[in-house]
Amino acid sequence: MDGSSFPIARSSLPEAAAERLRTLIIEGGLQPGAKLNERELCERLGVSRTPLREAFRMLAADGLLVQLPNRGAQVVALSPDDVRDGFEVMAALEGLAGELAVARVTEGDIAHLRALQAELEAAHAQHDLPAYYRINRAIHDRLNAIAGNAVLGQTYRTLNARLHALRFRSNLNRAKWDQAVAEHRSMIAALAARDGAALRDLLIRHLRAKQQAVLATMNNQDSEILEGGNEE
Amino acid sequence: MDGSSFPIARSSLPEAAAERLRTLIIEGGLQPGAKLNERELCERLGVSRTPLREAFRMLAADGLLVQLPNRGAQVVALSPDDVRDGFEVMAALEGLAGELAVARVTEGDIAHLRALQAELEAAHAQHDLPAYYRINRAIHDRLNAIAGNAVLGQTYRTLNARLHALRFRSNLNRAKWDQAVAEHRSMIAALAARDGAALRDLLIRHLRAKQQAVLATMNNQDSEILEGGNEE
DNA sequence: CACTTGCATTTTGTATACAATATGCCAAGC
DNA sequence: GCTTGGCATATTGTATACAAAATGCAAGTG
Repeated sequence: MDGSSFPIARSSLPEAAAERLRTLIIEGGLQPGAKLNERELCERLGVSRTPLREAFRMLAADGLLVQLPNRGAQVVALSPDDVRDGFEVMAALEGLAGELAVARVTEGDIAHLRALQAELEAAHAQHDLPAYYRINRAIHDRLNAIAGNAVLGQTYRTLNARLHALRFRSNLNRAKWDQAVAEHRSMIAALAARDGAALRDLLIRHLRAKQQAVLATMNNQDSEILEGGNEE
Repeated sequence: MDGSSFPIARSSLPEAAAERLRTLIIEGGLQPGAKLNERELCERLGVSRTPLREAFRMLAADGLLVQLPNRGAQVVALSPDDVRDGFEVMAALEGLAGELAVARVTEGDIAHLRALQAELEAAHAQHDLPAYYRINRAIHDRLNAIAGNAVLGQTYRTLNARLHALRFRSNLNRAKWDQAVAEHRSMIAALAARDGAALRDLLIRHLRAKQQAVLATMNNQDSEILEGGNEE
């Protein structure tokens, strides 16, 4: 939280295990709701139970898995309510990021974002969904970085990871995709114009649209959510 | 996150240890920046190192302490920037809570809040600062509960605990106190009128005022912050 | 035949021994 | 006199043994 120290982040064993598990959860190697057997995972990850359990704690803190007393850990399975709630908070956080970003943004930042926007539009034109998602995420991360609020960044990343664990394939039809790209263009314009209120509103609407898309996907295609691939 | 299960929350040993440490940190038994020696704490809490370490992880997740690899844990010491950032996020979260609460509030809720407001004004009239803080917190908690967003509630509580760990004694002079009480009255009016935008703005301004007060206290009275008692 | 009860097995929780790492001190060299 | 290297001590990190709890199955009972 305090940016004044720079420890050489040597990855400890629990940290490494947590990172591996995080990837497994987000990329689907571990299904939502899956029960995590400690001894079995110990063998698979090549660590003993103590560091594995510390990794469990870290992931539980991130909301990626839940720990039931005397009954072990399992991958979190988000209910539609959780998703609705999560996106509502995400929207508020992104809105704040927009407001703060306006106050600190430099011309260099704007140029950088415009370059990313061009990449985004190229991916859109080529129907390259994975690239689109990757660049989309880069833009939102960049905006959060410009906002320069460490607590916001931390909160945002944690919540984002939790929602990503859904591995939803939001039903991005042509119309919605076109609209999302247009919204991105408007956002950068608002940022360049230093119009915090407008940027905030755009970001909130953008997130709400995504919320609706994801919820619709969840309700209509439960099986695909459970079995489908990652959005990225 | 999912409210569909109701396990008998038997407090596990790590949980109990974490709760005890949390109290020590918030109430000042452990100073910000204090290094936590595992063996020493084991004796003081009457648990062995394994559950204590799990408690450390939980508190680290809440941001109440930081864990440095191979160098143990220490109570978090928030910088002024952290406080500024934390309150900015808190303001955005409370604003969202206000907007959501408007959509779900019942007449019963409003009656309950009006009763709390009466208590708040009584505490204010009697210059009872501890009671004021307690009731103030109850009102904000209530508002979050009415909002009915579990993710928001969780995020809010976590961040709140972290800022409380400061044990700041915000410099609440007469004018600021009067204003805060008046703001509370306006909030309840906005909620009763189902005016989400107004409530949101009020809450954000309210939090920003508190942010300013706390930052002023931090900058002017460092020694008192470090040695002083709790705000509650 | 459904339901309960007790036991065997599995799994998680805790304590502790041992290994790896960091810290502080003292002496030797510049 | 200051810095640097190495050693002793203290502290954290990891593995594992043992204890406690949960789970599943089977036999007994209404």
